[in-house]
Amino acid sequence: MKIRNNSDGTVGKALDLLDQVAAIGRPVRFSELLTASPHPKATLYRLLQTLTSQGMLGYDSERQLYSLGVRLVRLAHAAWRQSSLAPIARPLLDELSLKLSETVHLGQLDHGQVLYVDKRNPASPLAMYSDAGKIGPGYCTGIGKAMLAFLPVEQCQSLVQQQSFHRYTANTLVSVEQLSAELAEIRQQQVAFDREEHEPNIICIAAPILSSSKRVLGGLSITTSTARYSLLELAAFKVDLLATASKIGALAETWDFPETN
Amino acid sequence: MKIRNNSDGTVGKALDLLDQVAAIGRPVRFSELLTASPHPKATLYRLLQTLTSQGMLGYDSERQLYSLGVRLVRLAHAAWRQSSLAPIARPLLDELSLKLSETVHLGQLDHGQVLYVDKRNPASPLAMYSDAGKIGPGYCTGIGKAMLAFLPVEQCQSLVQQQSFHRYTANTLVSVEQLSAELAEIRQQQVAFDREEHEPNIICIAAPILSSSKRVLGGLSITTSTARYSLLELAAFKVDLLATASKIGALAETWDFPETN
DNA sequence: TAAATAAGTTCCATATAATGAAACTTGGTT
DNA sequence: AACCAAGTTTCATTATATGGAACTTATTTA
Repeated sequence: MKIRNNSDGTVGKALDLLDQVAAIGRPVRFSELLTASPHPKATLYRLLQTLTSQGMLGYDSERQLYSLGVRLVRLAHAAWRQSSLAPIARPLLDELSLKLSETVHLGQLDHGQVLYVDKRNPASPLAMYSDAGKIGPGYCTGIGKAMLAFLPVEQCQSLVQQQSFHRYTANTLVSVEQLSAELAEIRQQQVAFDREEHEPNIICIAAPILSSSKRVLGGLSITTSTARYSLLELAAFKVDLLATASKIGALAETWDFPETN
Repeated sequence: MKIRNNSDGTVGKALDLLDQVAAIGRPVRFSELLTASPHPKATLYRLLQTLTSQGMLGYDSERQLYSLGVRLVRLAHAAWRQSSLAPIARPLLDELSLKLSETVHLGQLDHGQVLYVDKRNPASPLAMYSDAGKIGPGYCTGIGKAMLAFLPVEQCQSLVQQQSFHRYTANTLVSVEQLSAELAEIRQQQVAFDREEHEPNIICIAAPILSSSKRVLGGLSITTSTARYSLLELAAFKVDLLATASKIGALAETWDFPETN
C-alpha cells in the first residue's frame, strides 16, 4: 500500500529539497518549506539538518533562514571544468564572437531543456554565473531545437512529447506537430533558427555540436536582434557557425583528460 | 586533501561520492572509484545509479564514464543568485576595481577555506566559472585570514586547528601559533595582509564583511603584485577597502528578498 | 576456440537508518 | 501569566540501504 514516487530513496528526497529551496530563490524558513513539503515535520527537519551539516545548505541562525550552500558552488566549478565541452570551447567562442561582433552561446541538453554553459558578448562582457547555469526551453530556442533535431529518433520523440509548450510570442511553436516538422527542416538545413520564438526582436542561428559518432554533445548559437540583422542576413553566419561547431566537436573527441597525478 | 564524512547517513555518503568525482577532475570509471571507495561494490554501484538518475552525475554509456552532472550547474546558479552576498556586492566590486585599477576578490568561508564567489579584474575581465567556485587555503590568503580573525573565538580556534599547513613560500605561516598571533594582529588592524604567503610576488590587503551583529558574512580583498606596489603602498587602500566592505555588509543586512510570486 | 580474467550488474537475507506521531522546548504575543 | 506558534527531540516501528555472493558481459590469454 505504498506510493512509489519517482525519487530514489533518501538521497532523492534530499535533492528534491535542494530543488525546492532553489526554486523559491531566496532564503527560506523551516515552516515555509514544511507547508510545501510532502514530509512530516520531523522528517523535513532532519533532512535539512543533514543537508546543512553537509554544506549543501547554509543556515542563518540569527534569522532562521535556509539557503543553498557553498558546497554547491564548489562542486559546480568542478562540474564546469570537467564537462569536456565548456573549457575546450572557450577559445573558440572568443574567436567567433570577436570575429562577428555578436553574442554566442554554448549550451547542453538537460532533460529536454537547454542548459547554457557559456556565453560571449563582445559588447558587454558579463561576469560569472549570471548566465552559465541558466536554463531555457528546448522547443523555442535555436540551441534547443538544433540539439533536439540531431538526437537519435526515439530519444528525440520522447523529449518532444515532454515539452510543456507555452506561447511566448506570436511565432512560438506550440504543438508537437509544429515542432516535429521544424526539426525535420533543421536536419535538412544543418542549422536551426530562432525566429523571435522566445523573445520579440531576438533572433538566432544555431547548430548542434556532434561527436565523430554523431552523438549530440551540445549546441552553439549566434544571437542578435532584428534591429541589427534580418533573418536572411543572419543566415550568412552559417559557414562560420558550422565551422566552429565542428571544431569544438572534434576537439572534444580527441581531448585526453590529464592523467592521474 | 580533506576527509569530510562524519557520516550523515546515506545522503552524506552520496555527497562524499560527488566530492570524490569532483576531486578526480575528469570523467571516471566505476572501477577507479571502487578502488578508492570505502564501500563494497554493490553499495557504490547503487549510489552511482541514484546520483546518475538524479542528474547529479552524468554517465557516458559509450565510454562508461561518470562525470559531474548538469543538475549541479543549475543548482549552483541558483545558489549564486541567492547567496545574498555575491549579487549585492557586484556593483560595488565593479566600482572598487575600477577606481583602484586593481583586482578585487569576494570570498566566503567554507569549512575553514576560502571559497571565491566573485572577482573583478579591470585589465582582463574574465569569464564565468573560471574563478567563482575556486577554493583557496584559509591560513595564507588575505581573505581567509580576515574572515577567520573575526569569527567567534571558539569557532575560530576550531578552524585554526583544522588547517593543514603547507609552506607555499618562505613567508607562509605554518603553525597554529604563528597563525593565531597573526589573527590577533588582524583584529587590531581591521585588515589582513597577504605578504607573498601563498604565491611569490602576489600581495593583497583584505577585510572581513560583517553583519550589523558582527557575524562574518564573507571577505573582500584587493590583490596586486610586488612589481606594482609595495606592502606599504598597498596599505593606502585600507580606507577604500573598509568602506566597500562595510557597504556590502550593510546592503546584505537590509536586503529584502523578492516576495513570493 | 576455449578458458581465464576482469568489469559491471543483480539478488536477497540482514542490519541499519529513516520515519513520523507525539511530547517537549523556546520565543513571541495577547 | 496564559496562550500560541515555531522549532526541536524522542522512540518504537518500518522502510531502506547494505554487502556477500552469484551472475552476466566484455576482454585478454593459452
